[in-house]
Order: sequence, then structure tokens, then C-alpha cells
Amino acid sequence: MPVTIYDVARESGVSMATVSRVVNGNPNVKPSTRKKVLETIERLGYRPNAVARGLASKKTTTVGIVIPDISNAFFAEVVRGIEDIASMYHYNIILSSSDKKVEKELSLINTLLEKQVDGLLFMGAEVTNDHLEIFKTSTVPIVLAATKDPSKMFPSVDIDHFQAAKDAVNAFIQGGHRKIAIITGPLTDPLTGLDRFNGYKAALEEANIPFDEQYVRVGDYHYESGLEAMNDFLSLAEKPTALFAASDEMAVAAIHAIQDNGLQVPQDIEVRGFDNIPISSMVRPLLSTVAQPQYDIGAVAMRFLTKHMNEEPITDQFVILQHQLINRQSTK
Amino acid sequence: MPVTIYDVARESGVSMATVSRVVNGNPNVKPSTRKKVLETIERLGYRPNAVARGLASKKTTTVGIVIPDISNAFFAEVVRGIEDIASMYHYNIILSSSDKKVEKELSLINTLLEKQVDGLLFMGAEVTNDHLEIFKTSTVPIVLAATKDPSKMFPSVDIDHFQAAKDAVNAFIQGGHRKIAIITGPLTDPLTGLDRFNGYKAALEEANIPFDEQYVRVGDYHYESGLEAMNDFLSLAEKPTALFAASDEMAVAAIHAIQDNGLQVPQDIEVRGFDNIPISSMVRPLLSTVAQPQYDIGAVAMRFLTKHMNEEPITDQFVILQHQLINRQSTK
DNA sequence: CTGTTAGCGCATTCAC
DNA sequence: GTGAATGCGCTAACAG
Repeated sequence: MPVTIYDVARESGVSMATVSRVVNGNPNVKPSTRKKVLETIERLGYRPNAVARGLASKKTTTVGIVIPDISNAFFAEVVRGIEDIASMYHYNIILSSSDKKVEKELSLINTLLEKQVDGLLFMGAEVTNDHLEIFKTSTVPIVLAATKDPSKMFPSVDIDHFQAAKDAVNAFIQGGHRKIAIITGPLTDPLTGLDRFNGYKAALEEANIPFDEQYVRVGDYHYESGLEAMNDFLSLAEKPTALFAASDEMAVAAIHAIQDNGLQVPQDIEVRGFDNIPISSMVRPLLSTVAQPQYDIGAVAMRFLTKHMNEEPITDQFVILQHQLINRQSTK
Repeated sequence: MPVTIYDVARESGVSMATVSRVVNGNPNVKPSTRKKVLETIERLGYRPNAVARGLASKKTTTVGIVIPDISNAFFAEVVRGIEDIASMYHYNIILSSSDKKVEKELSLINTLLEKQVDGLLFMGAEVTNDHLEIFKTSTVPIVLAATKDPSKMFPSVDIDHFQAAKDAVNAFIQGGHRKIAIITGPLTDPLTGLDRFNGYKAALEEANIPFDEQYVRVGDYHYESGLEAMNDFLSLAEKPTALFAASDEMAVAAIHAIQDNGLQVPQDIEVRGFDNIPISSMVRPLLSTVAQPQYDIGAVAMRFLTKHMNEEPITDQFVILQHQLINRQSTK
């Protein structure tokens, strides 16, 4: 039913090859015939079939994205970065959310590969051997974003979570704090959970502040878990004087818990979050945090992927973007 | 290089057709040969080429999504709804952000159609004649989500923005307010801008409250614009006693502006937002708002689209989901 | 500068 | 229950 390249060829009195050339901007076409073809394309309303093109050329100009959850503000911003660069290089993206379920991640990767994406951007909590196995079956490049492959087999772009957390805690230590609490992410998350927690411990250790388990609570990055964790801290005989939360949502929740207990931020307890998502500058007091360049993580990862897809020379397979301590009103 | 259906056929001593049958779960295959084929698929690591399948079957099991901005919390949640249902029906989604630029919207729709999506979900501020023109060239179903086609040519799922705004303002009127301010969206947005504004005016009119232009400011749904607008209201001789904002972000900003001026919410000024995005329950005071079922808008639209794609019977082409007044702490 | 010819990898008749 | 043949719409040599 729809008009094909063959119809255009017949109607313009040229061959398919010529039509293909004008459609693809090949310069080897006489201006007059180009014009003629363009006119009948317009007249017939011809729309090239990208699927057929993909089969013939073995390129789909589509990349696959696996992400934990698009409704999470952090990842939404990363995806925005990905999209902008993808669009710039004329790629479309197939987006899929995994909820960090390994089974689903593997299945999504497989589906994306079946769809013949030209490249894959993977975001997840962890890169396991199962991931590696399936990555290896791919004939197209794979780049990890906001995560890392411990085996160093696949390129990645991320920040240094350990150092970022350490910097955050050090800032508290410099400020004279010794009772510093932390709300971590799940310790099963190697980077956003464990690495940040280790950064916390390392900072304490270097300052000769004994590690105290009562100042540690595990959250899930979301608001509710921050509320609960902070209330636990608040019921301690020796309340912490500073709190580092592994996510902004948990930090904001902690501030509310503190305020609800009649204490003040930052006067009584200083609070610092992690990520610098939009909400951190939409609350009072404005949230101090450790900023991750979310948009850039996405943008750089996508640009990185295009380099791999085009087989451009690549200097470093593991790019670490800079984090930044942002001091607003929840710290002194 | 990669293994094809032909390789599997040869290795298992059957024809391509048979392999195709087992891959597609066609029951007309003897169990023993099915087993044999499955084994060589496993052994060879065969991965069906969805592009080839798409060309042959004229179905890609992917749908196109055009959205203003994925980093916007409202749309991120809508997309999450879309994705969950898409995934349930084994569709993938190609996501693209338009920033509400009509030119880009049209171009994206065209690209998506070229990619042979089986259906299209469109979200945008407005459906113009240009949109209609290109929609009509589509051979696959198109569903509008969180927007509406005034010409009623294309199915949609949305809420009743006019009524929702009217309800919100009526609640203030019931509460005894007469100086009710509004921060609208751009009036060039027919639904989220104009309709909500008209709902505001209608409520006033029915209550015989004269419309007063000084109580109207136009924002862009984002925090900063809410701050500015509210500061304007606060400098009025007759300050408003209630504020209705066309987005939660602007409402939260307004609360901060009010607080920064030494007034209290809701004691001095009541505030209600619109959308019920996550931030509304992550601020103090908790934000009262008009809830839109974001997730459901996405989910219902996607389900709706599957019905169109499968040519299932459809009773109503224009589904209106219910909004809801949520009263938290920013209203009395 | 242009046309001819082969596939790309698969689903889908239609026979058997 | 299975195989052979055809074509989906296009790109990519290769000729000329």
C-alpha cells in the first residue's frame, strides 16, 4: 500500500539506485535528475522504510538504553543528556527500564541486541558475570554509564563515588564534627552503596575518628527510608551533629525529620545529600549536596558510544567525571 | 558473521521454515524436531534478527513516543506508565523529546514513522493543523496522551483541565476566599495553560467574584517563574489570600516566596498546586494539589494504543481520566 | 552520472 | 508436520 522506492523510480523515470542516491544525499546525481526525483518524492509522499534500509545496510541508527527507572529524577536527567547527543548524531534511542532486576536487565539487553541496535548504553547497580557473558555476545559496542565494570572489559563513564563521599565527610570533619552519621544506599550496590560507604569510613579513619555503627543506617535512596533512618539517629543518646545521606531525597527527608523533632538545620545538625537533583534547590533550607554531573554522564556516555560505533580512536576507556561539593543552606 | 536462521536450519537438518516456526512458537512442529532445533539454537547462540523479521512481517513490535521533555517529573512518570504496559504487551519504545518545538515534533513523528513503529503516542502542548497533516499520513494508529485534538480526529487520553482548575478554585471559594490569585502556564498551551485559566475564571464568575487581572501571572511551570510571580503578588496593596498555581513546582516556589516575606502558609495565604509530582510530598508544608494520574495517563494511553494496533473494538475514542483534589498542609 | 543485479534475514504462502 | 519458493524495501557493489 505505501509508496516504495520502486514507485518513485518508476514515476520519475530513473532507477531505484538513483532514488536511493538522492534520498541518501549522495552527490553523484545530476542536479536536474535530483530535482525531478525530489519532486516525485514530494508528490507521492514517499517515506523511506528504515527497516528495509537497516536490513540492507546493517545499520539502524538506533541505540539501546537500559536504565533502572526512568521516573527517577537522577536517571531522567542522564537520559536527557543521552538523548540530546543521540539526536545530534541522528540516532534514536530505545529506552527500557529494568528496576535493577538482573533477570530483566539481561532480557532487555537481549531484546535490544535482537533489534539490531548500533550500540548499547547500560546503566545498572552492578555489572555481574552474567552481564559480562551477554555483553560478550554483542557485535556492537557497549558503554556503561553511571556504573562500572570491575573486570575492566567494557568502557564506562562515571564519577568516583568513593572519593566523592570521602570529600563530603571530610568537609564535616574540617568543620569540627566528630559525630557524623550516614544514611547509605543498599550495600549490595557496589558503587552508589558500598563505595560511598567506604569513602565515609576512610574519611573517619584518616581523621582518627572511631567508626561507630550506631551512626550508620541503610536506606534505599528514597524519601521514606531517609525519614526512618533519621528518626533512628534522633533517638540516640548521643545524636549526630552532621549527616551525610547517599541521596538527596533521603537528605531532604532527614531535614524534615530533624525539624519535626524541634531541631534546626544546619544549626543543630548539618546535612549533606548526594546527586544534586532538582529538588535540592527547591526546598528550604536549600540542600547542600555532592553534585554528580548527571546530564554530562549521559551526554559523555553517548558521545563515547558514537566514537566506538564509528571506530574513532579512543584514548581512555574509563572516564571519570568530576563531582563537586555544593554548599547551600543545610551546611554551615 | 552472526549466525542466521539459515545456519540453524542447516545444522539441525531442517528447513528455515521449521526453524522459523519453533522460534515463533508455532505449534505445528513435532516435539522431537522442536527439541532438536532448540538445541542447535542454544549451541550456535542464534539470536533472531528483529529487523529482518520486521521487514518480512511488517511488524516491529516497537512504538514511538514523542514527549516534551523526559527530565520533567510529570512526563517521566507518564513514560513510566507507558513503558510498563508496553513491556507487558512485548513492545519496545523509541523515546524522543521535542521540547515542545513544533518543528521538532513534526520531524520526530516523521522519523518514527520511517522506522516503521507499530503505533505512536504523542504528547505535546498543542495539536495543530500541521500535526494533523502528518498524523494523517500515518498508516499506524496514533494516540494522544496528556493532550487533545480539537478536531476530534485522533483518540486521546487526558484529564479535564478546565474542570480540575475550577474545582481547585471552588475549594478556595468555599473556604471563604475572594482574593484568589493564579499563576498560569503559558496561555499558548490550550489545555494546561488556557483551559486551567478558564476554569479559574469560570469559578470566580459563578461565585460572582469580579475577575481581577492583578491576581493573574503567567509562568512556565518551573520553580523560578513561580518565585517571580508570587513576589509580584506579595507587593500588591491587596495581597491575595489564596493562590492556585498551574504546576507543583510553581506552587512550591510560591510557598517559599511567601515564607521569605515573613508570612505563613496556609495561615496567611493558602496554596494549591497542580499535578501531584513527587516533590509535592517532599516539602514542608506538604503541598496541597490537584492530582493528575500521571502513571495512569501513560498506562491507559499505551493500553489504548495496543487496542488500536490489534484492531480491538473501542467504545470511546476520548478517554478522560479523573483528577483529584488532594488536601495536605498548604491549604486549611 | 546512472542502471543492473544481488542479497540483507526472515515470514509466509503453497505444496507435499 | 515439513520444505521450497518468493518477496518485504532497500543498499551496495559493479558496470557502463
